[in-house]
Amino acid sequence: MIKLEKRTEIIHAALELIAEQGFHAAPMAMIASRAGVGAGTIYRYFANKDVLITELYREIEAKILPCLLEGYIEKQPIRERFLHLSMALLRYFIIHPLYFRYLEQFFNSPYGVALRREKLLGRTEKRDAYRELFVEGVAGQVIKDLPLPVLFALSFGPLLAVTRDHVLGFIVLDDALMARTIEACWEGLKK
Amino acid sequence: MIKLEKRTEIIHAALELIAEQGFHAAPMAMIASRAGVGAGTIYRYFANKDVLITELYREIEAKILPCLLEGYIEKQPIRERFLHLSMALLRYFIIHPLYFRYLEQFFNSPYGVALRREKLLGRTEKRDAYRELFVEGVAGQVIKDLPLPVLFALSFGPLLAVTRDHVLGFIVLDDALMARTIEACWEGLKK
DNA sequence: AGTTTCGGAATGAACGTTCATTCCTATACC
DNA sequence: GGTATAGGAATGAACGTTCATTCCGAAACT
Repeated sequence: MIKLEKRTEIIHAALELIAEQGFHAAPMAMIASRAGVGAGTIYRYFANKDVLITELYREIEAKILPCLLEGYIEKQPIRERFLHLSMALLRYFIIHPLYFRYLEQFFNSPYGVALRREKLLGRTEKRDAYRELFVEGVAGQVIKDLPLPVLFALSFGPLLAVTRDHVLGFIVLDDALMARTIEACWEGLKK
Repeated sequence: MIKLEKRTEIIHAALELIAEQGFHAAPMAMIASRAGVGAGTIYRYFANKDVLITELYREIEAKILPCLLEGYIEKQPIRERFLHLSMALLRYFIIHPLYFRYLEQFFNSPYGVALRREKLLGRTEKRDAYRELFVEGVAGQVIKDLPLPVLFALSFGPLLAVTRDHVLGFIVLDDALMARTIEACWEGLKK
């Protein structure tokens, strides 16, 4: 339907503007014009700006999760599963830099602070995969016996930082460098 | 002088509001009222909001650097120097959570993006201490031969992440946990 | 010493701008 | 022709900034 066409255009325009320049550079009027749509039209598809922004977040999240778990083998050793998940995560963000930058903007904004709180307490597919990994690894004496948030920090901290550096053009993350970086993370994690 | 009194009040009000709630929650009128000052008075001390925010950033940065280098011994082995710097950094942020949160807001805002670019290319005292450490460590075969941004990511990524988790109340970073976290970072770094 | 004058500091109401949202008209579809 | 959809000008709230005015302590004068 044309309805979905427009909705997609609006979402995509918002994604581009926010990812490239941040929320301050994405007023509704500009989103509308980049989407080739009238300002009022946006409100036929989204109740307000908050809804648009949150919906966009959810769409991105929903696309990432399956990619991470593709080829993921529960039976493999902890180390291999960690390498797999992390490699998939980095590759995904490298292929979709707009998504990465949008997520960064989102989590570092008022929109995302509540969600971050949920993340650490509640659960998400992605975090869950990692969480299970960590819990199992700690129990099996494979991973350091540190609080879960610290294990997350040791993994996601470096991974997101190198992704940012790549997206901003400070380094070039090829498969080899990604693998070496992830391996270094693992060495921090392992017992 | 009374002049400095007011300036200090204004800076402190801005620090509190921005650190606690983000830039969106710190209009000039609110900064003024929290500082116990008229709205126009701010402009006697700062040309505009950008200047106020940047000045506040510089003041914080200037306070941190000396603390990191206190008791820092150039002659010590790389590992010990890394542990020292990192311990000092974490301790500082734990003691001054407002500074930490302000810096986070600052770097994740339009104000800070330009600066971050400078940081990675140019130089700062703090980053320089780490940078020298890394360069020396790579040359001496003590640290993995990875690009500098990756080494920074492996260090600051986890350190800032655990600090954030502590400040947000998800974990309690005591000296023992700090030391274990930093040790884990080092294991990722070392050859 | 008491009174007046003076000047910089402080003030907050007012202004212009920006933005999200609404509303009414024009258009497309059946 | 009647209904649903799109558009973009209109609206009002919020914000950073300005400026005419007030305030206050110190100098100057008697």
